[in-house]
Amino acid sequence: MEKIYITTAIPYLNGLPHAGHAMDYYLADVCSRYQKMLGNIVRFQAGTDEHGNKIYQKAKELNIPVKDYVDANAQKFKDFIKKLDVEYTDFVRTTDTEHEKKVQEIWLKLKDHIYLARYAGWYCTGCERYVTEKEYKENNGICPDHQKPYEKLEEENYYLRISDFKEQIREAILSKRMLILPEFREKEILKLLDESPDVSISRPKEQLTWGVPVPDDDSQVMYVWIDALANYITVLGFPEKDISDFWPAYAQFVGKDILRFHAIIWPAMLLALGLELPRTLVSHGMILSNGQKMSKSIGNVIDPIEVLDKHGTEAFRYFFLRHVDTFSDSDFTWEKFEDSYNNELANDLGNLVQRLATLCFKNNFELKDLPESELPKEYTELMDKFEFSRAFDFVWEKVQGINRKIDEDKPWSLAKEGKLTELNQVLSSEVMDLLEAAKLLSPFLPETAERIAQVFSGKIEPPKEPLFPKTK
RNA sequence: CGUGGGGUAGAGCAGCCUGGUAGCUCGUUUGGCUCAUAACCAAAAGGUCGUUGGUUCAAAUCCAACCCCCACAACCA
Repeated sequence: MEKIYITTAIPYLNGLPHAGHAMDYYLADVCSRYQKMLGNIVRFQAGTDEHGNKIYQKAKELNIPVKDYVDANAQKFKDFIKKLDVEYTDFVRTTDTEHEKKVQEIWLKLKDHIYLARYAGWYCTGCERYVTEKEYKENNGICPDHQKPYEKLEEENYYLRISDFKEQIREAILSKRMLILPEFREKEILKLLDESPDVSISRPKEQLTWGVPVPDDDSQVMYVWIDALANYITVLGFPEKDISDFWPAYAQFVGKDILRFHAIIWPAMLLALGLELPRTLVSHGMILSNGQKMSKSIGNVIDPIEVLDKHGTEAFRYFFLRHVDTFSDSDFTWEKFEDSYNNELANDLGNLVQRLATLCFKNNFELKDLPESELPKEYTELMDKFEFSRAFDFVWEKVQGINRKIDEDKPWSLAKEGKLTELNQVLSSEVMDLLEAAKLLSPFLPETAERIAQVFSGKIEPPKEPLFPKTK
């Protein structure tokens, strides 16, 4: 029995939950349920990133206290996760006083690798950010969004000396001690690592008010990195507690857009703290809508709540875990969603449960005892490599195989001909196959797996309500 | 010359590393079955594997050049 720690990226609270967040949670949830099935103890973190100017401004716009704003939004994420039927064990908010306190302690521990430097650059007061020299030139010195000339500004920032750890990080990636998935992202990260400058980790107070104060320097506030990334270990109790029972993380799930921070800045922090690097960083793709990135201006945003309310959690999990590729971008359209629901969930699986249960019921068949079976190697190999959508495909082949087998066995003919021994034999093997498939299905569709197990234990009766009623 | 990924039947993808008669799912057409949610099973049709050139007895697969699409490019999952 092993102790397994799984993390998800903490969403920035300036918006509401959307389809993309669901990916993180689902992948982690499948991983978690699978690990539990193997008999391991799982700790599963989720949380929210609640500091920074954008949140501060958003609250101001809405004319409510910032704390109230983040409280309300954090609750929305908690509700969302619940609705997804995702089983996290720990929830961390970066505005928790415990977290803030720990982050300051962590900052002090990092001190040997932090230095103060002056930064000068072109700044747009509209965007509230510095632009690169290149961007400055491209826009001829005028911000295209605000039609205002950039100003030359200078400020002091603290920096984390990434260069102290580049070699170690490179070695960890190449040796796969910190495995980056999908593997083709490795190249990208190694390149970025090479070029990565030291990272700025604070802002002057006047510029950033909503954040964790830098210890020993009243004039500076922590910028996102240390504060947000540290959540993965503060939630375990670091630095007061020895976290070596669950750390290093078995897997950290992130979107491909933030992989770079998790593969460069985060390992640098960990190394500076004397902690081990995570075993695996799993980066997933983005959800597209009609082939395009979801965006409010295009108006193609898929509201996950709408999907959940329309077809329920299991159908949502089914689509996102099987038809959204684990590693690359995938398209969501209502048409694809409905098709997969009707043709696969309802026809393949739902109907299978119905027909087999009816066959058992009509012939008074009951399964005596279910032998413990090992998980198929093909399945565990895919699951261990985090190839979840492919593992799901494998399970589905089993489901379809049972439909085929029923057609070949023709239990209804055996019943008519009175071949009862043979009939019991084929029903028994078919039911066992289905229960086996349900077991493999349980990390993906826990509720459905449970319902199948119930239908076929003890006296078998066809469910009064089909598992997945058709929508058309 | 920013970095990375991709271009294979109507759609979505596998195959490419380790060359040797082009495969899966969905859709379409036809047939079968009747236990089942008009569900299930079988068969068929459908592709000059982005372009051009090279290596080879043989290339989707290796090499070169080019074209096109997408993502990322320090804070919009």
